[in-house]
Amino acid sequence: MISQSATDKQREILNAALKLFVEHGFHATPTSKIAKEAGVANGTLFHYYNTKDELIVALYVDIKTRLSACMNVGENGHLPIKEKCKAFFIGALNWGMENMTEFRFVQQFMSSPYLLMLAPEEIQKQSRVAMDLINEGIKAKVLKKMPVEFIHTLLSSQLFGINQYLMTTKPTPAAQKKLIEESFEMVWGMISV
Amino acid sequence: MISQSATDKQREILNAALKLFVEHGFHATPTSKIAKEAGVANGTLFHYYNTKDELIVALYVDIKTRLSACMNVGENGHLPIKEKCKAFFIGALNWGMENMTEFRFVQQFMSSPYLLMLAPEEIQKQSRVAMDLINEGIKAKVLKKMPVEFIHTLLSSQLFGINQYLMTTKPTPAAQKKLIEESFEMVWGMISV
DNA sequence: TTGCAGATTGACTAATCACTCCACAAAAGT
DNA sequence: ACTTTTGTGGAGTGATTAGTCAATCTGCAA
Repeated sequence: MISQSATDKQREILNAALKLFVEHGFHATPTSKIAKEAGVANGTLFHYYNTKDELIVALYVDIKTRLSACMNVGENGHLPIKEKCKAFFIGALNWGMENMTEFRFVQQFMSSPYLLMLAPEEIQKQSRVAMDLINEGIKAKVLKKMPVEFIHTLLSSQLFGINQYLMTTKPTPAAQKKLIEESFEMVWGMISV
Repeated sequence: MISQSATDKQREILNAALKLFVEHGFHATPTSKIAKEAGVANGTLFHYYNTKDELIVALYVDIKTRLSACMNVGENGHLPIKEKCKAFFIGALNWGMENMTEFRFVQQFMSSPYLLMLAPEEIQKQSRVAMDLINEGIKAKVLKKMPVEFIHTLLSSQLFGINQYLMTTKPTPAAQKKLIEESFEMVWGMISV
């Protein structure tokens, strides 16, 4: 029932929804098409998600959870702050490149009115780790003394931008790696003292 | 007939559409509600725009045109490149703050499948001025020698990010001005040699 | 075997929506 | 004055959609 132990069918529904939402937008994809793409009856969809909106929000939370899970693997509490930031930055970038559809969905969701359906605490939870890291950097006087929220926004938007660039230009893996490294150094130069 | 000499009613329709699209999203705002909000009959809307999609795209082009018109006022071809960039950057930022709804709409539009409905040349035209400026900067060895597209993406995403931050935190005008100035210096440090 | 709870189905419905159509009004032209 | 073009209105329409429901299926515990 809870998304943590998602059924096969539930996964199929989420996958189908993700694909179609990114392709056609939220409202332009009927629930019937989602069900068909998932190989599931119409009613089954509504057995798991009471409304279409609920499905959309659930999909967002699911993706964010998968991203977070992917980011926490490297337990690198001992590294210097810059390295921790770098791991975070590059990790997020790589995840975005390996999950382009998910990335596009998040972008679409975040600049849509659906964002308001998310509980504020849920939004906060997503960026908690990054915020802590930035706070640590500021306290250690490694990062510029500016509002944490501001630095976080700069970092996030930069991640979005670079990802978008990589998605549209599709460089070779080698060129991509180089560009990502360079990007981080540029961004780091911007936010560090 | 052409949007350059928009009728009163046409303007009302665009204004109403803008407001409702930002509030509820594209598909969640019926054309009937747009007409009502504009104080116009249902049929009148379809007299000016054959389809809802056409209206959406027209609205995007209209906003982009207004932004461009606002950016070209300062004929500052004689200034050093940094100052030209700064004027551009700060101009865009101020426009965004004075036209939050328009800004939100553009953001929503750009991360939606509607973007594909725009002719590629139309997209290119919008960023032409910025691209020329960046090219000039690279040739003069003032900016880092990197793909123009990449620098442009970095700048754009930064603009989006800062705007978003300002919109959510709503600082005092003085604090806002200071933050904008600082932001530019940070970004400039990132992209200049 | 029996019984039961949750899963699954797909036909069905009430509502909604994009868009049409035609009547009429206001300019614009002649 | 009169014809044409253009703008405006709003009821109407066919298609589509989110969500329902009663029936069937599945696995499992007693």
